[in-house]
Amino acid sequence: MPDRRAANGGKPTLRDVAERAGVSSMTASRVLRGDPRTTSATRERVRAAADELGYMPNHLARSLRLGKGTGLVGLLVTNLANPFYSQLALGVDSQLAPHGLKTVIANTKQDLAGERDLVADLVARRVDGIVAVPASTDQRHLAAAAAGGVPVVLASRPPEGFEADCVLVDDFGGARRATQDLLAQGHRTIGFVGSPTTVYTGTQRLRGFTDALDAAGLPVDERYVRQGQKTTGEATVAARELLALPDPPTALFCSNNRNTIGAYHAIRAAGRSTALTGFDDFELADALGLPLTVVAYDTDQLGRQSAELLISRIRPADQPSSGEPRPPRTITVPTSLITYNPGGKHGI
Amino acid sequence: MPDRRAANGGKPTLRDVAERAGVSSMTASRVLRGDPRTTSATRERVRAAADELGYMPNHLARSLRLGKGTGLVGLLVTNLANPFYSQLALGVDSQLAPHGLKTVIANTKQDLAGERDLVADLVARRVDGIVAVPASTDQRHLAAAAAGGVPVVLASRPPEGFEADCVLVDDFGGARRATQDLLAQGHRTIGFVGSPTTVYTGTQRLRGFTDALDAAGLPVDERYVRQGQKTTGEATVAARELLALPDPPTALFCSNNRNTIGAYHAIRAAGRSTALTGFDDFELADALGLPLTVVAYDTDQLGRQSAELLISRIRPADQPSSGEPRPPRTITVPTSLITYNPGGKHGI
DNA sequence: CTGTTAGCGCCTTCAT
DNA sequence: ATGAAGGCGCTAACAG
Repeated sequence: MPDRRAANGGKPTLRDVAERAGVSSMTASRVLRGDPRTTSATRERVRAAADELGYMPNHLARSLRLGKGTGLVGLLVTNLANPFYSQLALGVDSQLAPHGLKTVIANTKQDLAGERDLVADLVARRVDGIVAVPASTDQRHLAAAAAGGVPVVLASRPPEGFEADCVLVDDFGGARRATQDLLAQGHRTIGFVGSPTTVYTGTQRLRGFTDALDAAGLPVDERYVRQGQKTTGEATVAARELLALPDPPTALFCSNNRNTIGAYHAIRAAGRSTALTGFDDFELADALGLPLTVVAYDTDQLGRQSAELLISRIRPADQPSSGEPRPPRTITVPTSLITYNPGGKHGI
Repeated sequence: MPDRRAANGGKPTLRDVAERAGVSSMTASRVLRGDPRTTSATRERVRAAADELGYMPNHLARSLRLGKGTGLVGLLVTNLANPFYSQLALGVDSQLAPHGLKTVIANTKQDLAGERDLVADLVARRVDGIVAVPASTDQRHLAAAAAGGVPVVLASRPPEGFEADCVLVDDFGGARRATQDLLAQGHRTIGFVGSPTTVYTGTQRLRGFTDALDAAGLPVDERYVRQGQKTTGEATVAARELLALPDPPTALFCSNNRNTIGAYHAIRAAGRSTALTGFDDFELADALGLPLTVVAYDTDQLGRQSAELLISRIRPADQPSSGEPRPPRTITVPTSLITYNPGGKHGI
């Protein structure tokens, strides 16, 4: 017959501490939680007993009892190794930490089926909320979670088919401005190197790109638009093909950091002086040895604001049960254009 | 008088499902868990009820009851935005995921006091284990966790003051080889740009560096050794000062990716042709427009192996209660030297 | 100031 | 095949 300690990993419980101190588990609980309604004498004894046993409170049992949530927040991303996502993760976690919330990683690896399971798992674990960068516009699993009462905040893309808070980047405006910049430099044949058409940011950035061309009275030639690249390797191939066209583009606009870095390699390998512009700033963008313009924004801030929106849903400290649920909010993060020249860096 | 549903976030419980299906909660539990001892008729009803209510099992209550652990693993790192750590995180999480384990982020931001609290919090949350890259050699908090029965695996540094599995990088060998390489190229005055002396990898890499110099009969001049840089900015300053010495080094060896990137900027700014070598490979290392040699290793693998060691402690599937606890294991990940030239990449 | 009772959601054990 | 009882660790609510 296995005793209690065997099952739970051999960790001492509150009752063990209480027995050792010669008090009830209730008193031990109060002491350890800092409840003032205790004598300094018993306080001593309980503390001593806890120390001797190496007692560590069981956060699980506590939250089960209190029904107040687990203090866990799920972070759904496609690829943590992409600096965009790791920056985002850091921003989210930094903002959550002071509130006693911890981040649980849910890395989908671009697998949509896996994303469904991960969300279900997060809900089963009773996370207090989810910050998500869903892989596609099929967000039924997130909608289900939200409908089940789990606050969801989307980062860098809007909710599809349900309502939720979100923090967006000014994809359209940033891309349009960057394209206008290329046009102002005299480029008339510009290639677009972008992510899959299922990715919201990619399509918005393409819209900004084509809008700028339209406004300048230039046609959007489909041959110069390559979408679907998820890795730098794929992007290099796509850019190489653009550069090999009969009338090659004199400039490339890339929809994210993967595509920009991939295109960089293609330009380098081709020995061209094709102008390069891309969405997303990244480390060493200033060191590539050729002029590079990026549409920059604060990824850390994107994460922090997402977390902030989530927290205000998790802990509605202001108006408790103020009747109506607050309507979903959308925050848009601004972008700026930064040009890196081999000679130095210039913000615009 | 608030009903039960109010406290727990309004989520339906097993009992709600059972009532709706007109069975006991026990039967509902069995059905939902796939226990074969049920009629297909009741199975139908219970499943239907669960669907209609949007029931999601409470993983917390389950693990509390079963005492089998939470399926959570803590990942203790200093800075998730550093590509080394995000790569590691991805490797760890990838290996854990198929075992139904999830990764909880514990990002210390280099704060040692905070690290203590984070570890205590992880233990309180009853994580099944911890993969840690502790900030310093003061690891008493980890020792306490390990003593409390939480499996701990250290990644890229060894345990100090207690026993634990760990996965190390061949810091000494890699640094020595890289330094030998510089010596073979004729460099006689080599600067060292490194992390704080409290960081294990930094000191080992310095040892490899000095060992190579010793073996070549060259003195180690303290003036050429700069330690303590944690960010690229600090590294740039340190490298700049080395380059400004009366008899400046003709080559720099950097102890990690932060220092290498920082030193790169200093060399560029100074317009020198100082040779650059650093520990850690990184994205765009091949694109810097000057020759760069890096001591490379597989960070993803480092993470995977750490997770693998942890899993074998968490689920000792082989010999159950085989008496003696297995002795701690140490795995060392090999390194290789890669030279990037503006003209191309060459592994050695 | 301290102890008793009860139960969070789930599941093991023992009936039926 | 199903149900009742009891408890994992903890803490609100109510005694005393």
